[in-house]
Amino acid sequence: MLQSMTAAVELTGCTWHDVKAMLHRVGLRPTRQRLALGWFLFGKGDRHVTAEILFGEASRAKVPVSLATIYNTLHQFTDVGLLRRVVVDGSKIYFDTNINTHHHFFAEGENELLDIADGDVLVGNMPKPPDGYETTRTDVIVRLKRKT
Amino acid sequence: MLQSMTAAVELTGCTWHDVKAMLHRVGLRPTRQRLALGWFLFGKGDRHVTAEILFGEASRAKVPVSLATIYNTLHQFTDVGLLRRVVVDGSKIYFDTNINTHHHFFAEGENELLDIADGDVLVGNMPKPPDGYETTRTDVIVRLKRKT
DNA sequence: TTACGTGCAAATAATTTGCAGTCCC
DNA sequence: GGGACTGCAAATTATTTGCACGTAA
Repeated sequence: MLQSMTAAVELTGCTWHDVKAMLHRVGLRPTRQRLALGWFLFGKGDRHVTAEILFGEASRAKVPVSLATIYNTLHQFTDVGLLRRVVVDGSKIYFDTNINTHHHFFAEGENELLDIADGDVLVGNMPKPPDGYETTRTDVIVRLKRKT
Repeated sequence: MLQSMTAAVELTGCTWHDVKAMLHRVGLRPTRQRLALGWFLFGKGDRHVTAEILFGEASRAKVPVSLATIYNTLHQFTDVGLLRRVVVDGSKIYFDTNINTHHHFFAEGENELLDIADGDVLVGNMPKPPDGYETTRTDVIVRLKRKT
């Protein structure tokens, strides 16, 4: 999976020690809560997580973390490039632990977000941005519904 | 403005009378507020509108409409296919009066949404949906930032 | 020590809802 | 008249913020 980019090495299926190293690398103090959340996020491969989901996992695991800290941590991780924000519906924000170029399936009813392997979607003939602007990223969301 | 001709006839650049006809066609009663909002929405070509924007326009035009009715109307119009929901950031929802297939530019800083003409983006090699699901729509959002 | 982190509770922001009163057919 | 529609205010939901206290370097 992510065994390529230097920055991504320790991020997938990493050990507890890797989380510590990861935090050090991005310049965030390895606090109890960041270590725990880092493990939940990066300890089991690619995931799509909302603040609520992560909060639930922490609670269930009896790791005391406040919801505010969940939000702080998700945003800090995003700012240093460990996570990627994904917007699909108007309400919740999803955070994707896969920071490589790829797009998403979204099952409307189930609020289920799914990676589309990079290369499975080709966006061709990219329109050039209006004058004075440059493209930062292109997001593709393929919306799904259950077959009848 | 436009005095068009086809299926979308009354939908783009329409006159007051056209809004009435449009409402009748989709089975919504032509109330004072729906006529007014319909005119704001469809009276001047393609637009991207939030509830807040539309509310502001109505207020400025001294058309008495409550915010709740703005939301109701936007959703009703969407449900009958007159509008299309566009999700770009986690917060506001945009409604697009252009219901044809097309994608969007989004200038992050400015909260400015812009149509990309259909055909200007080609999504090739569409991934087939997971078993039991079918694709309802594919959204492409090209995110922009001001050049330095 | 000391700046960075965290928790809590209160504050926002966008949107929804309940319901009494109003309007169209 | 009767159901569809509207307005208001209160309720929800997701997220943010202010600030006293805790903790890694």
